[in-house]
Amino acid sequence: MQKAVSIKDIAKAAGVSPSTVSRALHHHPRISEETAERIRELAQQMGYSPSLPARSLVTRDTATIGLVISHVSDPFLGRLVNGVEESAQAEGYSVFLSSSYRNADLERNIIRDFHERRVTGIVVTSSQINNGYSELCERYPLPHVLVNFPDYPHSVSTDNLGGAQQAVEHLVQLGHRRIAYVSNRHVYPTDLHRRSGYKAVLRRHDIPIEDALITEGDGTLEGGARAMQRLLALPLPPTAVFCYNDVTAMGVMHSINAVGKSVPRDCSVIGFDDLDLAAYYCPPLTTVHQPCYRLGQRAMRMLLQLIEGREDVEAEVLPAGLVVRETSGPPSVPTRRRRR
Amino acid sequence: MQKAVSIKDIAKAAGVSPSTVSRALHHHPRISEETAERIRELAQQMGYSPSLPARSLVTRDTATIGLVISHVSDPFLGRLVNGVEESAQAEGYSVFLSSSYRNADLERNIIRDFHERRVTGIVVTSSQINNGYSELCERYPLPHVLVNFPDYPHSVSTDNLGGAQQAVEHLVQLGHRRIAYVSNRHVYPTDLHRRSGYKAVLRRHDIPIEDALITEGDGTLEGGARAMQRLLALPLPPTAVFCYNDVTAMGVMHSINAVGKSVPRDCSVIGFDDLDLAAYYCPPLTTVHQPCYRLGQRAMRMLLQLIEGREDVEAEVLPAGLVVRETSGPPSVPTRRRRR
DNA sequence: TTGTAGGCGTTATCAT
DNA sequence: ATGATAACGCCTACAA
Repeated sequence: MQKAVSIKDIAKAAGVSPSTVSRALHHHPRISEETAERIRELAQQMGYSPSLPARSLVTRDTATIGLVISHVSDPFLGRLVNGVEESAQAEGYSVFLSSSYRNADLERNIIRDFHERRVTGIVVTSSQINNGYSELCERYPLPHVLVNFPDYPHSVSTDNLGGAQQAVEHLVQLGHRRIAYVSNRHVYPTDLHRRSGYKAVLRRHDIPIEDALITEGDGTLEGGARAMQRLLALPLPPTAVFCYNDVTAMGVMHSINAVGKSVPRDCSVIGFDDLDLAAYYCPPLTTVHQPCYRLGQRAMRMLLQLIEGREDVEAEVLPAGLVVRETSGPPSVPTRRRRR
Repeated sequence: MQKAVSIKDIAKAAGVSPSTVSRALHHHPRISEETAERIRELAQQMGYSPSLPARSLVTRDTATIGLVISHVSDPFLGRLVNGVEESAQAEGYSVFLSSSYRNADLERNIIRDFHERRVTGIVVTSSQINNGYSELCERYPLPHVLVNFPDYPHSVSTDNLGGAQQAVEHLVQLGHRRIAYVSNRHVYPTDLHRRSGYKAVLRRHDIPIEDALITEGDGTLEGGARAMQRLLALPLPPTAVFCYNDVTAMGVMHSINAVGKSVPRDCSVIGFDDLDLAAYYCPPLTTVHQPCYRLGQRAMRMLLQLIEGREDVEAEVLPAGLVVRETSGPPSVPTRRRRR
């Protein structure tokens, strides 16, 4: 780092003391307007840029919040980050973004790094640390909020259980009885809740839960595609598939198309997230809408409360809603098989 | 920020001086191994976490690089960020990510903020500041590298011109003569080069360039969809469309499907980027592959050279390559029209 | 091997 | 209204 001009340099050039310069720059009330103006002008033309590290040392506040995400290219996170950033900036905070790549060790490193950088608070999405969190944050005592981790006291989540139930209920109402669930092998509470919702609806309708119809994905296109290949290889494939997320659903549809079958005629598909792309997909994807932007906004709001020292914050759950588009329809009557 | 334990606290507890503690923590050679070990253990159990802001003040280095991106949900950027992050971490740098939302003022603010945080260097993608950059970086003298900004001396770019030419040449070879280009109204060099490549190929084949066939998108699904609606409303619609990027292409295909036409039978579509999704789309998208990860990796490598003070760095251009999938085919013979 | 002293750039307190 | 001084947490000569 080259040596930048400091307050001292300006003080010397202006023939005043460093504290006067500091006051002038901060529009301190008790300073003559003329010298203040003169100093500010001087600072401007000397190319002064304050050192936040130095300032934070004495103010004991970096005005920074750390945000942990799994991967920048996870499309679900885009708007969420947006929500966090805008709420943060509105309160004068900058946000430090870091990717955990769904790796618990990396995530721990990030938390440590955030703490060493003395961020004011942190928001964590897609945490892999799970329950070990309370412990970690004993070591690094920082205000923090988890996203989509409803069991954690300081968290903001989507109603994953309810959303999943709406989706599967919709399929049952259409007449489906062989409904598969493509999960996410990364153990997230989101997956657990969506899976529970799926099972609950089947039980409610006395539809037996078959292990073979619950198959593992990983939230990616490829994971979805492979899961569907396994389902298609079953003696009796499902007539509908509920997927962990939209990306998985797109992978699933790819495999259905690949064997010459068609959605929703041969198999219905429902996703979760309601990405921008969902409405533009072919066919447009039936999915469960998740309020991403508000999720980020609320997480940031909760974090600000924690930073202010409030103790009365409670886990928040935002509603999810099914959006019916064109990948869900009644099961086709297997005419040929019946004749046999 | 609560008061964390400092080196002084440890020194007091261990009955030594602060400098001894500092040396023990840094595995300084000239210190007895036994006291060093004792101090480290003490630091551990007292929950010591070094203050990077304080350290950076004296070392004059934050070991941080700033990365400006347009928007976290821009799928093109995922792997690029990945490349930057991994290369940075390998050299002991953390990366500070911030979104400019394609807004020049926001971008300027980010640069200012990065400078005030005393980052060691910055990488900028999708810059909206364009030529004003040299000027801005006179005010904030920081090592910096631009991505996809080939005219800038410190930059790493994809061969946008060559990639576009391959795409359009492919369409011409298939027999197309009415080829449209859906651009990006945000004025990026990427758009200018892809547009130039498009025009160059048409000229080379003596195909007249029609203004009506060059229409504005904005790199989003909706922008692509609307552009295609305009093209479809033309007296003589194109038989093929080359798009600024894959996302635009998906929007374009949506509009084609919406009027009951089909890709590539009624209209060929080619994108740019080769997102993961491209291979899974229906039909799988013909597109120009961009080496995103390496783009990020090389940008970071160049930045490190600049940080080391090397002056001999030159703009780098990485090759792009057409990937033919299933959205490009020969133009359909308009049989009905011929009969009239 | 260890301690002392000074300083990084800033702000805050106490004088003046 | 302004200046001097100390302090934030850390590092690094230099001295012991």
